[in-house]
Amino acid sequence: MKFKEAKNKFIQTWGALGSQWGINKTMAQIHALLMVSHEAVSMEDIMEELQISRGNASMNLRALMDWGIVYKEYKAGERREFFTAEKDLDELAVKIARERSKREIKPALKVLKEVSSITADNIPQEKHFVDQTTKLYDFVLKTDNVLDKMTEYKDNWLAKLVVKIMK
Amino acid sequence: MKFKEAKNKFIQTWGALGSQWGINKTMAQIHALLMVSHEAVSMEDIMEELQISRGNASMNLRALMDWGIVYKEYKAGERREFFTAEKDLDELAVKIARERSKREIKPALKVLKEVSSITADNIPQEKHFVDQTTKLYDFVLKTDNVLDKMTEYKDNWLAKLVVKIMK
DNA sequence: ATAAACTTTCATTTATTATTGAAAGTTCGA
DNA sequence: TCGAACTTTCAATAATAAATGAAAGTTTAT
Repeated sequence: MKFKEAKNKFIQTWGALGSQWGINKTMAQIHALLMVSHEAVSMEDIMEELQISRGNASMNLRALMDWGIVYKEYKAGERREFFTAEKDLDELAVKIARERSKREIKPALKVLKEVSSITADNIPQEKHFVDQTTKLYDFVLKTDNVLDKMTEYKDNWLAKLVVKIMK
Repeated sequence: MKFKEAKNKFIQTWGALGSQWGINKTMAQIHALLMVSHEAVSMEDIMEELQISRGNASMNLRALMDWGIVYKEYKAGERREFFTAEKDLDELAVKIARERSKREIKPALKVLKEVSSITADNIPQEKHFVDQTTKLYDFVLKTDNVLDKMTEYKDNWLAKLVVKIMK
């Protein structure tokens, strides 16, 4: 397999993986492209390489920057903007985890808390509902916190210990 | 908030969360409904409660059973089939993690291995590509393994220790 | 062996989500 | 302050994914 082919395959695969996890294909592809690019890439080149429109490129680059995993870069004497991806994978994982937690888990937790707080009449159905949603709330909260801690402590002894135990 | 309202809100929220994570809305909703149902539910009742067609119900129940998180149940003297969800949340998490790893992570790893194995000519671009995809392969592999271990050991002392340290 | 009761399948339709592209907006240099 | 170079926005369109429903399939009781 030659470089160009490999690069393309990587971009396609990353894009597909993204859509299976609820991240739009183009967004994941742009990220993939930037990840393996040796230097910052212009919007023009991204459009060209991925065969996408200007608007699409612009919107998804914006989204990636909102996620904090792609940065703008300015080159001296160049009017255009260039883009690079976060290449430190630990950092990338942390940022993705934080964003998804903020956007999706936290709101879901809020609802879970609400619905688990109804006063159940003395009916098995209602008791079971409250019981189950309470357990789910606790579970999701706990999981979310573990992720928080893992990302927070990623560089210190505790994480290292855990990784050591786990591997 | 009254029981019926809370139940509905929970089902809608769980469904929305599902679609944000690449699981189709109805599938997540059926699962939600079964999770909080005191006893096994017939297909007819699922259709009624979620306002979906027979075909939709059938296909998504099948998918949930393929994932191993919903079971068929037979009631004595009843022709119809009833369905229940896995209600142990640890078990649920394990099964979801296993399935997604098998269906999505493992194939992606295969591609990552492939593309990171090209022989890079002595060009910075190609060297960077190989370097970055190799790192990504290692990272994804390691993460996938940690998940494996976490699910494998979920009930024993090690996991308990980790949970203790983390919380 | 038949038919009623129920489930599954899948071609078609519908709903959702992503993409385009042209117009509006911005920034910078002269 | 103007206009060229570039970026963003968003209504319209296209692509994708999910849902429908009727026909085919299956199971069970008689």
